[in-house]
Amino acid sequence: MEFGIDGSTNDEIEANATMGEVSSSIADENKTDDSLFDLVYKQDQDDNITQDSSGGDTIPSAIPAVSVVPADEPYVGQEFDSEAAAHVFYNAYATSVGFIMRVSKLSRSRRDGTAIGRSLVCNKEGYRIPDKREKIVRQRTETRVGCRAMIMLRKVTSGKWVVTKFVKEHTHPLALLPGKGRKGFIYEQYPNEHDKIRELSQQLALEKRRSATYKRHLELLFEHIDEHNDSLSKRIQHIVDNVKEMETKEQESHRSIQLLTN
DNA sequence: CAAACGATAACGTCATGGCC
DNA sequence: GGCCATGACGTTATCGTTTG
Repeated sequence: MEFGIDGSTNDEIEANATMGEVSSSIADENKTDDSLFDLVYKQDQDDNITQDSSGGDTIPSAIPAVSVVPADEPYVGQEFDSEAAAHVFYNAYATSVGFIMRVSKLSRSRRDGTAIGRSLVCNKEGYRIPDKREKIVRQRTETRVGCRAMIMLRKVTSGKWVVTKFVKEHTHPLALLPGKGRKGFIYEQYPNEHDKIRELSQQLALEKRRSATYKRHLELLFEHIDEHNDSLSKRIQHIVDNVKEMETKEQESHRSIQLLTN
């Protein structure tokens, strides 16, 4: 499979699937990244999920360098017209599988300084260096767990970018993503995490319901407060009107008395 | 065979955006 | 506004491979 990006500027990168189905603009501000990826890869992903889950067998732990692989999974030797095309592809793959892509190492030519290599890694790649500062007010959560999942790209003489290394395995559970068949796909990859993911999902659903209930209560409370405010305003206005009326009457009676005495 | 180049890892700096 | 979390990427070192 081969992906291409036409146009030289970052503002107008266009991903073209040479398989012929789809092309889309990354820079289109009305689209999210997800929608872009959905456009480009939806068909492939759906096909793959069906294939993966239909057999019921576990996913092979290691994929040979060149073999029959799902269409949306990177493989060694895969070519892209540009580095950006590879980014788009791997980001879509990451989204579909359930992790976040991070752009990592850039290799430059020592001769002319041009980019000749790039690593795209899982965002949990490597380990965070301990902070040497004395006072840390907020302890940062651990985001690097030494995950080794990545692809390595190298620019070949033809100007294309080729996948030279693909590490599929993650050292951590993948995120649960919505979508047809993905749950099962992830569960098959990580059978030991199945129960925990399900438990956390149930907790999440419970908390969502609870927050929705609280939200409704708050909205009712605000409505009640508004109604009370309106009622109070009307009462105050009524009192003010009455006072004014009384003052007017008092003034009129005062004038009448003055006329009579004169 | 030596120099040039590439691959890889470890570590550090900087920029950016969000939180308090 | 300062601090923090995070990503991007540079620097350096080491080792393997390629090339003249």
